[in-house]
This record gives sequence, structure tokens and C-alpha cells, in this order.
Amino acid sequence: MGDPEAALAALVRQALADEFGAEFAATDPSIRPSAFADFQANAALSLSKRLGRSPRDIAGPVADRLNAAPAVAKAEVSGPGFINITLADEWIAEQSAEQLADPRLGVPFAQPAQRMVVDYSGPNVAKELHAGHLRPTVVGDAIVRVLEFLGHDVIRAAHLGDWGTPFGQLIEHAIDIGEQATYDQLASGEFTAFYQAARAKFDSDPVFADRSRKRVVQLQAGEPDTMRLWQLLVDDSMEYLRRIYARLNITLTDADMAPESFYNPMLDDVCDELERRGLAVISDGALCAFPPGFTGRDGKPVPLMLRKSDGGYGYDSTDAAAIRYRLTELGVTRIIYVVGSEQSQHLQMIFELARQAGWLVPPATAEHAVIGLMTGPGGQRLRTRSGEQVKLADLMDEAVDRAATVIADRYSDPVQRSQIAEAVGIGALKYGDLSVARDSGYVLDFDRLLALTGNTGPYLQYAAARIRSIFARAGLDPADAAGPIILATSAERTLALRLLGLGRAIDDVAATAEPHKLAGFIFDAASAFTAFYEQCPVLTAESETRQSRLALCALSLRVLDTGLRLLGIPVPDRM
RNA sequence: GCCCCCGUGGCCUAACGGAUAAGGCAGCGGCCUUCUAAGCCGUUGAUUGCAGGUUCGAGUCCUGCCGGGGGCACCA
Repeated sequence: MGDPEAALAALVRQALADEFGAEFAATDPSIRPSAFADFQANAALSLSKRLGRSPRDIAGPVADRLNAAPAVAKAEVSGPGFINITLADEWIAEQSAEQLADPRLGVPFAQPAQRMVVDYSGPNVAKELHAGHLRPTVVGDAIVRVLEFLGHDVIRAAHLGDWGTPFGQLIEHAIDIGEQATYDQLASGEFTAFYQAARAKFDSDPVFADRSRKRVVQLQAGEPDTMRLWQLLVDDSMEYLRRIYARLNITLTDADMAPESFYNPMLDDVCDELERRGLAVISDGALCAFPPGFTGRDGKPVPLMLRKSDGGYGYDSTDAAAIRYRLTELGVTRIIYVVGSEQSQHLQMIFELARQAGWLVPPATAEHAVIGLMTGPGGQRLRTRSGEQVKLADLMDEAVDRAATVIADRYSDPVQRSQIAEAVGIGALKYGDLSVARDSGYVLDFDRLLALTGNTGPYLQYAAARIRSIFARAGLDPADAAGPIILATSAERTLALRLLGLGRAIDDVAATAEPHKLAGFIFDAASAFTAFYEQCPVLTAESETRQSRLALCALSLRVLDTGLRLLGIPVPDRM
């Protein structure tokens, strides 16, 4: 049991049970970090009414029992009934040595493992990823990595927009300019020109517009030649997406695409099922479901538009099919939609429909991991059509350029320089979005996203690089470091205790789908290491101290490295 | 009009109902002949939008108000 909070929780529960009866073994011991000790247990305050005693009278005997535990150096009642707990140095040292020896750094697998879907990134065929895609992409990927680390069976799902009326124009435009030119533009990510050219012709050329409309019909009908051209657009776009995901260190692959077209064959059946069950009715010519609890203007219920009056399908249809498929075919018990806040009502309606239809049955859950809306510098919304759209690729280039400027004079080898600039720039960019609560709205601000000092990706990478540097200087391999660990100074003790919180941080992320909790932990861990680094010489220390400090360094490195990798942040060997 | 989200030092943010609200940036003052100064140490700066309420205890929960954002029928 390496996690101090879990260990203390068990001790307090045991003390409560021993003191007041077995029924108190399940009480929430309310262990919290404390400014006055390592932790505080607040259970006595909330138990006061139930036990009919003053909090201090409850806390006293519990503290006495805690003081008898080897892990506890001191437990004392404070204030209205807080129990301030200081852990024994020897206990922390033992746990740290165990953590270092454990391939999983003391983080147990989740029990039981679940099968889950994480829906994120939201790419589109023939549209480039823009700055607004950054957050849902990096946050979703971090969530996936954390869940997989805990042993869950995670199905990545990027809801690829590859279907719909625009594809008529796009296919006709591809025919006009030829397949080679189409490939050249799309695979390189030059979507805007391609899209706008198609749009311009559609608006100005009646013949082209007519061809486009007919092409849509052919696409819906699955006409072979049309399908071949459509597939061409998809394949070319995928080449672009593969490249940008690879550069961003995102784990999505072709197999993880959950394209709208994939659900197309299921839409009729979904509509039939819902209509048969009386959950969908014809309204104004369209097949609609009206999940309860959603009213719009004029107090009318808000529909999910399952089939439009013209017989076509929209995203309500696809999402209904997707949630049914995931719950009933894939058999997942948790679905996490990492999607913008503006889709909140839509998703709540889809969830409600899924409950009504009996697809979403407890203990299975569906949740919306809200991504805050990104706005432009003026605070206005960045609309898809507007020219002020910032390309994600440009943002990445800028990030790497800024990093390169900072390190320009530090490395003579240009290859090494560009590799480090890449890791630092991309790391800074990603960490900027991973370090804040994902649901906070924010203004697109290059300086914020690309900062290189303070609580940033590079700070964490730098801490890791400095640790590697110590081992490099000593000619040692961090993998060979081992206990015992001696906690002689407060910096060493603080660092060791902090590192033991890794499992707690990871569990928090898994429970809440909020990666910024892991980011906060890593920053605290890196800060604790840096304080240690300033105060505790490693290589010049005497034998036992030196060995212990090397062990602490190795442990710090592995915790930082693990945390950064779970966030999807590259960790360069040196900086 | 109805529904949802958000208001925390000059700026950006954190805080699982717990004590004196925690960091980063910017500002000010220090620290490189000693393991990488992308760093460290110190310091200035907040009655957490306003008013009530619940609670032993509220930035956190409830109600109202003010301010900002989003959503509300065939776009996704």
C-alpha cells in the first residue's frame, strides 16, 4: 500500500471501527492534505451528530490509536476536531524504496477493468484541424492513456466527419482538378483552398451546383464510381491526419476513426427501433424523438432529428446510432465524449434517449467531458467559415519556432537542436491545454499556449533532463538505482512524500476525466525535485547518502517520465 | 422567453464541504569558479461578482440579482 492517503484512510477507518463499532469501518475518513502536518483526517467533525459527542471527544481516542501505528509519527487533535497526522520518516522511506522497485511505481491496476469508449478529437475529411481542435484532441488522448495505464480496455473513437451534402461539391471539384492535384492538396493539409474553390464554384456555377447535388444522391446510393472518389478524399485526408497526429504525439490511428459513414448502414434500423418503441414520432414531416426535460423557445419540446423531412440523416441520427452500437454491440460500460461545451444539450438528449431505449442501463454510464469554448482575441467565437481561423499546424510550427529561438545558442548539432525544439515546442503547446480544467472557456492566446517558463511543459521536461544529466555525469544508469532511501533533510522527505501521490493523481484523472489533476501533480513533483536539487548535492555526497539520493533521483525521473507520457508530452533526454 | 456553464490579486489559473484561499506570469530584491539559471530563494499584491440561506464549517451546496458565454427544428 504505497499511497499515503489510502494507507491513512485504512488506518482511520480501522481506528473508528475499533473505537466505536464495526459499522463505522465504512465511514469516509476524509483524509486531506494539511498545511499543519502531512495530512489531516476530518472524520470526527462529520461524525459528531451521529455519535452524539463533540468532535474533539471523537478525535482524541482515534488519534491515540493512530499514534500506535508504525506508519504514524504523530497524530494530534487540533482546532474544532481535526486530526493532524505526520507520517513516520522510516515509513515514507520504505514506501519510496518499494515504489522504486515496482515497475508500476506503486500504482495498482483498476479492479475491475472496464471496457470503455473515449470519443475525441472530432476531425473532418477535407477540413484541416484548427486551433480549437487542440484541446479536445490532447485532453482525450491523455484520458485514454491514463485509463489504459490502469488496465482498462479503451476503444479510441475519433468521430470523423466524412459524410453529408458538402461531399457532392468536393467530389465534383476533385474530378475537375484531377486526382493527382487533389492528393497534392489534401494530403498536405491545404484544405482551405480546396474547400473554398469547391464552394466558390458551387455558388457561382449553376452547372457545377447541379452536378454536385446529383453527386450527393449517388453518394447516398453507394454508386461505385462515386464511392471510389469519395474514398479518395477520405484517404488523402487521412494521410494528413496521420501526419499531424504523429507530430502531436497523439495515439489515434486509422483503426480508431469512427466515421459517420460507418454508422450509415445502421440509421434506418435505429429509426425503426425507436419508432417501434414509440420513442420517435413524425413531426413536421421529420422523424423526431423528444426526450423529456428539454424545452426550447415557446416552451416547445426540443427534438432529436432522427430523419429529416427530406429523408436524409443528420448528426442526431449518427450519434443515436453510435451510442446504440457502442453499448449494445461493443458492450462498453463507460463512454466518455470529449466534446465542446456547445454540444452539452445535444449530448444530454442523446444520453436520455439511450436510457429510454434501454441501451444505456446502469451500471453503464455515458458522460460528457466538457471542453470549454475557445474564442478569438476579441472574445468572439471562432467560426468555421471565418478567415481568422488559426490552423493547428501553424500553431505547432510557431511553438517549435519559439522553442528553437530559445535554444539556438545551446546546441551546436543542428539535428539535436531541432529534435529538442520539437519536443519542447510541442510539449509546451500540449501542456498549456492539459494544465487547466478542460471545461474552462479561454481566449486563444499564443503567449499563454507557448510559454516556456513557469508552470509549463518545458519546466517539467527540464527537471527530467537535469536528473538524466546527473546519471550521465556519474556514468550510471537510472535503472540500476535502488534503495534504501534515507530521508535526512526536509527537501528529501517532501520529495519522497510527494512522489508517493502518483497513484492518487492517476485515479483522480480516471474518475473525473480531468487530466489537469495529473498535470498539477507532476508540477508539484517537479517543484519538489527542483527544491531537492538545489539543496541536496547528489554526486558529491558520502556513500550512503549518495546512494539514497541517486535512488530518489531515479524515482523522481520515473515518476516525471510516467506522468508526462500519460499526458502525451514528449520527454527529451537532454535540454 | 426557457435551459446549461462560468465570474478567484494587474493577467492566467488551482483548491476531492474543512483551519490563515495555493501556484504561475508580470513587478520588486537577491543567487551561476560547486550535479543544466528553461532554474532557485525572498517579497508586494484577494473581504473568491453582489445579497441572502443551509451547515459546527461555504470559493465549493441552495435561492435571487448583476455580468459574460453557450444552446433551443431539419447545419455539424
